[in-house]
Amino acid sequence: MNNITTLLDPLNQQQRQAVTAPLEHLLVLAGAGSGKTKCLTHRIAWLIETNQAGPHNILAVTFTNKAANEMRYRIESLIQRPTRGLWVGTFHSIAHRLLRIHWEEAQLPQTFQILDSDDQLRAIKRIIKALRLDEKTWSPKQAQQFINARKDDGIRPKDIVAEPQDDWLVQMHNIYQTYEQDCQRSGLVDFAELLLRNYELLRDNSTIREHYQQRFLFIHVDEFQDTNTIQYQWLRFLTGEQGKLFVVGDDDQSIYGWRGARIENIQNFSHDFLNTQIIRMEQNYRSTGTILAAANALIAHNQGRLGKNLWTQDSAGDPIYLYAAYTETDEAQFVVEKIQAWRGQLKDIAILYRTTAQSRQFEEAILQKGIPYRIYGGLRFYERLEIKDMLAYLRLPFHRNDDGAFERIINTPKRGLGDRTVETLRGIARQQNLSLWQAAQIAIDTKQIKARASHNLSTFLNLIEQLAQHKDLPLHEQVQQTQMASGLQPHYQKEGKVEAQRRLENLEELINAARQFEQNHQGSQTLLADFLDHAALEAGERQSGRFDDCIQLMTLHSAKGLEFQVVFLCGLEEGLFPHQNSLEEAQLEEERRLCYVGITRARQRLYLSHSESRYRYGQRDSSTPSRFLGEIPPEHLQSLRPRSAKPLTQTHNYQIGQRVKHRQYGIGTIINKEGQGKLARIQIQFKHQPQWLLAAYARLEKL
DNA sequence: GTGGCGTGGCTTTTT
DNA sequence: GCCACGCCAC
Repeated sequence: MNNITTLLDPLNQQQRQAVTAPLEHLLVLAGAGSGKTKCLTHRIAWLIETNQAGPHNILAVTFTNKAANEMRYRIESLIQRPTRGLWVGTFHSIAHRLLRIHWEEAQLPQTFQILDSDDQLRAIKRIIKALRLDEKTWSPKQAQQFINARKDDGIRPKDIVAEPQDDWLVQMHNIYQTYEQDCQRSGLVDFAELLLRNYELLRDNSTIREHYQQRFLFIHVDEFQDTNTIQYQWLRFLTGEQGKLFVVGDDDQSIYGWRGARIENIQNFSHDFLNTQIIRMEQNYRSTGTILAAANALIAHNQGRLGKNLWTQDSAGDPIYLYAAYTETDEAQFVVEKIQAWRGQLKDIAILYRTTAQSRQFEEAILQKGIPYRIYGGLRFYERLEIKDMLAYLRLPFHRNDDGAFERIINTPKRGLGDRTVETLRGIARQQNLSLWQAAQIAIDTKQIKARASHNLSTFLNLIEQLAQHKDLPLHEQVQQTQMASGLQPHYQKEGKVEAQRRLENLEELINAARQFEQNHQGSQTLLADFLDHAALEAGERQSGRFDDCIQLMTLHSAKGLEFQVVFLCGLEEGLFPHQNSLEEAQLEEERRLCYVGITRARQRLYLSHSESRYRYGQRDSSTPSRFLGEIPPEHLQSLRPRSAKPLTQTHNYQIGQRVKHRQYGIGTIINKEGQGKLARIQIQFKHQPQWLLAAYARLEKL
């Protein structure tokens, strides 16, 4: 009993209500910083501690490995024992786990391999080539998006009806179909396929479905607003008639619509799952009153919300500072100055921006001052070139028909097997519907390639045969041996450049990762296969920070779920944020949610900035402040004047119909005026097209 | 097989 | 303006 008190004591009234809610479906609308993870983990611990559920009756699903790991750790701390039988994982890892168990019913080979996005793109490229389509017209990236979007919606090639005159759809369909056949033939499963296959498995197999429905009586979902169609349907099957869903999410933080997330899933939840109780957690433990007021006011501009208003017991705090920069360099300069004036830890500061490209100006400015920083983004450990090559060397000996792995390493390091040879092999493979491995053997036997290449090819095939003999070594030794024998390590050693040195370090790190994995998975009969799955499903850390205490630079998307004492939200300009490509109503609302996410990352102090002009695609363009700035009540904002030059003219000096001269655009007429004061904008019809300009800084000459 | 040049595209990202 | 990629020439 004592334990239950400890479980419930740290909770506020809404949190406690959610944690101890009756065993029915529950939708927790958890605002930013309201204790979402706490709510989930305490609910699960509460179910166990009150003996209402055994751990093996509980399933908890997240989107990221990070969230899954944290949840497991926190549950274990709460119940003070390992969570045996309790499944906690990402949608993908749980789907993968089920497919490994039920591979046969899912019509997969037992040894199916996971294809990451990069592998998938390469596979699609191969197919487009094989279909003799022009890569410019039929871009592999577009095809990849097409395929994944269909899969996210549960659409198979056979479900697509393409009218013959719809050339685009006909070809996309064609590529999708070929891709699906190829994957099936070689036993490859991409990320979207993991979910779709799983959904179909439950849909088509009542024995399996009922088994898991009876087992997982309590299903918990984190970040529910990010679920896509197939994840939602999968949850419906898994829940069945008896299961109870406990979902936590925030429709106002749905920012992944562009990759298939359906905000409707949270909006319609109580229609699809009857007797759903809805609990709102609106008390915020993160930000000042002012920051919350700004966030609330901004998000109120969205339609069709489930509705929520964040509040705090804390004080209003500082105003939100607004800086109107002249240029992106000026903007970065401003941020750096404020950082230098900060007396706390650097890791409490985040610079957030809409697009990755914006990071450079900040990086340069920070670098100049020698302030330690860390940029999120970039390649993850298992995505690195040399690591992927190595993984291919580990895979091919045991999956000879894996064309992706074959193509990746046939000439890495260089061994005289260039495009000509590979093209010949592809031709043979295509003609006889074989894998490249099989084609290679035929090519040698039938002397379809020249003597030298043939000799090199035999050497390569022998190498792979030889690598297969390492299978009984401990995993890390197997990795080590393969690195040497493949020639990859000696290759980088010979090169001796700084770049090569880094790659060598990464290869070394892979051996460590293998050793670690061995220790964590003792007794597994399929260690190498498990390791390869792990590499695909958990891409590992991004570029590791060399410093513990450093400024955090990241896109708004990567900032979700994090919090900082000080946040700089930069580039608040029309066309950049909201982004040019997101000006349609539905997308605009997602941009606004993104802005809401950004604002609510700040605990204590928030700086907003925009620039009067900005380099875009090699041109300096003038830009107007983001409409989102106008949606924040001015009383919460405090403008900081730019340090150099003063505004040349006051807004109220301009009249509609007035003729003006701009140093860049020439002579024009004012046709529109919007807003007041510093953020006011005027629209001017110049010779070619109308331009919106920030009135205060437009540097216009009256005529 | 490699390096150099030209062209296109250019929002966000996890698994 | 910058980068990535494809093609072509050596």
